[in-house]
Amino acid sequence: MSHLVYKDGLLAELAWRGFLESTTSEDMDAFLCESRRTIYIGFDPTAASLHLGSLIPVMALAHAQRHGHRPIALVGGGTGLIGDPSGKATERTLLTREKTEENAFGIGRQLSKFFDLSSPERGLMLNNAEWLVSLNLIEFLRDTGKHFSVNEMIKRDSVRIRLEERDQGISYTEFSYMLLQAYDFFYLAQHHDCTMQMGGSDQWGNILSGKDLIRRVLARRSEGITFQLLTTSTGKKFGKSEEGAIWLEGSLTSPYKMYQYWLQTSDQDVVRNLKLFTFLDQSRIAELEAEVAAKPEGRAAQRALASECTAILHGADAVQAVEGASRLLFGDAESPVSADAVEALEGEIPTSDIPFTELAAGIALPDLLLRAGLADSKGAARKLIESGGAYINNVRESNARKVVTTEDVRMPGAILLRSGKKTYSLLMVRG
RNA sequence: GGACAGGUGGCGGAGUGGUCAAUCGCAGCAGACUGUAAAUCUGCCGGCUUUAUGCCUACGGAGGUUCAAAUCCUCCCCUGUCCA
Repeated sequence: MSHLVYKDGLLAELAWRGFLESTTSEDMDAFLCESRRTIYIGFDPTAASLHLGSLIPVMALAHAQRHGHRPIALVGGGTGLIGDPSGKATERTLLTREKTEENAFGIGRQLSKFFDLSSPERGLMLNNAEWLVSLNLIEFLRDTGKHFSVNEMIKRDSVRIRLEERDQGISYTEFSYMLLQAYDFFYLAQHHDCTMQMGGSDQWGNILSGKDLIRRVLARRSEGITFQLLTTSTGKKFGKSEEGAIWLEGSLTSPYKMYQYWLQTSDQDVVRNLKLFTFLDQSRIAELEAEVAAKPEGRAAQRALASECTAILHGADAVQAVEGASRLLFGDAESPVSADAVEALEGEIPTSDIPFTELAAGIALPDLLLRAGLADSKGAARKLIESGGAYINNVRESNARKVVTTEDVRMPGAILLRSGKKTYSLLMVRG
C-alpha cells in the first residue's frame, strides 16, 4: 500500500493507518478529490452498546469528517429488526421492537460522541427505521425487488455459506437483509446526496448491492470502501476479553476495565491499534513504536493507547481517575493503605459493600470472593484459593477455610481482594 | 404435505442401556516464567457440601419402559437435506 500516493487526505489517512481492505473502484482517490462526499456507515442495534469491534468503522467515519467529508452515522433501527446474515454462521432470533429501539437509543448516543453533528452540513445521524418500517411490501417488491437477481444474491458469501453448509440455513427474513441495506444506501443517495458507503469487510456484498441499486434506479455513481476485520496476533477475535465483549458504554464496561484492556495489548498488536484506535499522528506513533522496540517493558505505546482510547470514549477526567487507580494497584508502592487511595479506587474498580456487622461475625473467604464477583461459584472460589490465585490486600491466601473478619481490614474502611495477577475487587465496609 | 438426517456442557464434537457430570479439541480460569506482553509448561474447568467409590441438577420438551436411560419407546417442538 505504501507505494500508492493518495491525493485525497482521507484515503491517504485510512491507508497508512491500515483500515483499508478493498474499494469498489480503482480511482477512488479521484472520486474523493472531485468533491466533498457524503459518506455513510450503518450500525445495527443488535446490542445495547457498540463494542470495540465497531470502533473501527466509527473511527474511519470520524477521519472522514476530519478530512472535510460529510459523515452520516446511520443507526439501523429498521435493519436491526431483520438481522444481517453477513458474517453470521447461523440464523439468529429476532430482537423485539422495544429492545431494538432501546439499543438504537444507546448506540445513537455513543455515536454522537465521535462526530460534529452541529449542523446537517457538517454531519448527520439518522435512523433507518424512519423509512424502512413504513415501507409497503408490494411497492417495495415492485420498485426495488425487481432490480435484484436471486441468482446473484445466492452467490454472495453471506448467503452462499448458509446455503451450502449443512445444518444451517437462512430464513427469507435474513435473505431480504441485503435488499434493505441496499435500499438504505439508495435512500441516502436520493435524499442526502450520499455517494459512498463504508463498512467492515463482511459488508462488501451489501455495499455492492446498494451501489448497483443506485446505478440502476438513479443512474448515479456511488462507491464503497471496506475495512479489515481484526483479530489479535494470537488469532483471538478482537475486542473480546475473558468475560466477553468490551463495550463502549461505561456502565457495561467500566473505563477502568477498558483502560486495562488496552494497556494489556501485546507488543505485536500495539502499533496497529494505535493507528486504528487513536487520532495520534504518524510521527507520534512512529516514536512510540521505536520506544516499544527499544524498551518493551516500559510499555509506553500501550499506555498511550490506553489513555487515548479511554479519553475519546470517557473523557480526560475518566483517564486521570483510571490511571490513578491503575498506579495504585500495579505501581511499585506497597499495598495501598491511605484513605485517599481507597477513595481513588472506590467505584473505579469493581466495588461492593459489606456491612460491618457481617464482617465482624466473619465471612468465609469463598463466599466473599463470590460476592465480590471474583469467582462464579463457591467451588470455583475454593479452587481459586487452593491454586494460589486469591489475594487479600495483595497477600496470597491459600487456605480455603479462611474466615475474613474485621482483622483483615488493612485499608481505611476497605478490603482489597484480587484474583490472579490483575483482577481486583474492592470491598467497602459499611456501617 | 411426504421421506430421510439431526438437536449433547460457552463453541466444535465423541458417546448409543449401567464403569457418564459425560473422551477430545478450542475458549476460559489459576500457577510457574515475565514486562499487568507473547510463547511455553502445569493444574482446574456443572452446582453444593461434612472433599466423598457423597448429594443435587443436566445430554431439545413432555411422558413411558427398566433395578438402571444422554443412550430404548410414544407424542410434541426445532433445524437441515431431498421429493411433490
